[in-house]
Amino acid sequence: MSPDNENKTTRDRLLKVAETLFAQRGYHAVSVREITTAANCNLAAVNYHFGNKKNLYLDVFRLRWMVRARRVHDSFTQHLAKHDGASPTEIIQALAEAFIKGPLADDERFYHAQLMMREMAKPTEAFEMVADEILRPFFRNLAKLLQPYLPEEIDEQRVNLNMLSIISMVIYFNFARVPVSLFTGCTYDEAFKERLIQHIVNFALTGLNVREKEKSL
Amino acid sequence: MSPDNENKTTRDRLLKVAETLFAQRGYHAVSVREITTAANCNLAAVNYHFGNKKNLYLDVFRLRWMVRARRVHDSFTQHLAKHDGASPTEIIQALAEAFIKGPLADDERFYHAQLMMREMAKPTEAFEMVADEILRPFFRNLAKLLQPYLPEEIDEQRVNLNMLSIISMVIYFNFARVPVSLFTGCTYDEAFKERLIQHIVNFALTGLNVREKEKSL
DNA sequence: TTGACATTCAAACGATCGTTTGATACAAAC
DNA sequence: GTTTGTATCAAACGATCGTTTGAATGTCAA
Repeated sequence: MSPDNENKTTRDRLLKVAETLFAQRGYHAVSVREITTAANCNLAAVNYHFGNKKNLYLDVFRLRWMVRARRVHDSFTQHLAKHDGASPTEIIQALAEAFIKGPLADDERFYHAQLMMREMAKPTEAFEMVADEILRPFFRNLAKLLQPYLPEEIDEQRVNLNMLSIISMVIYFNFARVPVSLFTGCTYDEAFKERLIQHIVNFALTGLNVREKEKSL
Repeated sequence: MSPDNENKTTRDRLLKVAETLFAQRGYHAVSVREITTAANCNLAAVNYHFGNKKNLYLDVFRLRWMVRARRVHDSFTQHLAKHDGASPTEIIQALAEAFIKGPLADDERFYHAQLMMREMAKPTEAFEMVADEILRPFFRNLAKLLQPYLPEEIDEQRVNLNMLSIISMVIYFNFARVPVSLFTGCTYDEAFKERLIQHIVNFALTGLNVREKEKSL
């Protein structure tokens, strides 16, 4: 148990410990006994505080994941608010920074992305919740921000695909650290994250074709 | 059990059934009993043919995943061989087609991507194997093909990031079908896959900045 | 026909799973 | 001091897990 856990309630310790374990290894690979041992409490505590294991998993999303996602989203919008009338460059940059550097501690961000990936691969009840409360609003917000800068003839379908491509990058670079480190030879230190942000901005900006260049393909 | 399984050996049926179940729900969420029931054989068959459950999982990668990955890679290179002296457009197009349409049946491709994502999120012994035999060679091959067309001043680091961005898209659009369908409103039919390919080619091509346009950012 | 080998089978193994129980400790309210 | 409610605890529950066993098959060469 980490030192900063000692002064929190059993319930909070369970949520925190459960989140990291679920993120690292998935729902079924983690046992209630392992969670309660790591949280330094009795085995029955999970059922007492959350009813059952599944409900603990859902509460991890309700009480930790979604709260954190809102912090990321807020960081994104506040970053934009500072430079009013944001350009596409600034929008993508704000987005990449919110997700790659952002308001989260490094471990936090990793676990956050891992949990989301697991839900995307095999959605549970948690995904519906997250989709309604976080993903869809964020998606709409981002599309609305970028729409004015996209070529006029572009249809809604292609806007969506562009959003998804950006999102695929920020998510992938967060959650797939092992293959990314393997192929780049880099660890996720501050310098590398800065390079990641610059890359995403560059790649996404030109990919979106927001500048009026001749488009031959 | 699907009809085409009836004339195969118990061993082959186990590999096939285990792959889809592991892909759908992950290693720990699937029991040996469930696998053997679905494969229409006795419970002890897994331990008889593969030693234990973990070895069955590894053999799924050895005997099914890697074989299939080589088929995709071959499809990619053969597609390129037809148009010799491939342009960047043709390279990315061949890559996107190999991964999005490619030589695989639709279910196959989905399970293939799911298995890979699970390994990327939480690597096991299977990942080392796949990284050595498939991922690294493919990564090097792709980088070598595209290198001549990239801006000369680009360093190796940025080449790697560009490769990873392309890969992140093809993987993401394959494995994250639920959120993609949710946000686009599209199912993965032939028309949508064709649109996906075109999008990836467009996005990646301009993102790579392969054409000599003024680069302002 | 016999023996050797490969495969399948029902049954059981010990271990671990999520969950429940009833006792206990400790506080605040009356 | 008693009551009430919250929280934690050790212990046990039945169920399911991965694995093992030994007998029952089928196959084919000797």
